[in-house]
Amino acid sequence: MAADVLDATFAALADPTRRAILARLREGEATVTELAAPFAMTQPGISKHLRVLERAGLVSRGRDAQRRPCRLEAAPLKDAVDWLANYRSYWEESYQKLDALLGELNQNGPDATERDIP
Amino acid sequence: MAADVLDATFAALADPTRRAILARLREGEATVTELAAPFAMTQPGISKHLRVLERAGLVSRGRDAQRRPCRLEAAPLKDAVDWLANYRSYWEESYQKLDALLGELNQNGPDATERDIP
DNA sequence: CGGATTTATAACCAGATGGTTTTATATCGT
DNA sequence: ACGATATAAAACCATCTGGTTATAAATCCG
Repeated sequence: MAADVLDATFAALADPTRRAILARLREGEATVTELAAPFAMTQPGISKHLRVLERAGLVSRGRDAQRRPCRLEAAPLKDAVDWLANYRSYWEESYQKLDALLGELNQNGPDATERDIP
Repeated sequence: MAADVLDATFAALADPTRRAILARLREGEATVTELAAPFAMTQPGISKHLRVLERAGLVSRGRDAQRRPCRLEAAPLKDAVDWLANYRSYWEESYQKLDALLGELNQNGPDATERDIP
């Protein structure tokens, strides 16, 4: 898991416009103007975001006359998930604690909270 | 899944120093100086990274005399994983294609590659 | 050929980021 | 009270980022 791959992937995902573009591309290829349509942003703005996504390997582009259709390339996202998987037990731990707490409260029967906390 | 939560989380993860800090914190609480030790960086540099992690909710801090021990808060990582989960099928698709390709090659028996590709 | 469409490129700008050095603040130990 | 330790805060700097406008390049259509 090369560090700069994760750098580029996470950095690319840190922008809501770029995440929305990726979400759109799940439904299939799209041209730059199609991708730009939903946003209150100029075309060069979108092109810049696409360049970031492309450099991160999250988007590849074809050729169709003047158009450069964009396609989702999800592979780098797997690396991100793999990195995050190392932390799963840590956020699950919180749920375990919460479960334990709720269990303890429930042990006193329904509405135990009202009786116990004063 | 508030957008700016994902913004802050992914942005925090986009820096290798910060990812290394989080990795270190999996082994338990650590003070700022302990966290700074492995890095060729000044203490204020590390403190800045910690402030980013704290603002993203990935680190919380206690009090122990002059020390402000840092603790991993993994909850926001779950949101990141949940977002990424929407793409799992897309990167798995690549594996399916690869599997299909390998299967097809294998169908011709071992070493089919050599015979088929000329 | 000539105009329209699609995209990229360049130049520019404000603000964020990642780092530094220097200094202040809080707390300990003696 | 004093020096040492741990951390934060401030000021500064270079570079990156996210956006713009204006322009160029490529390709279609008639």
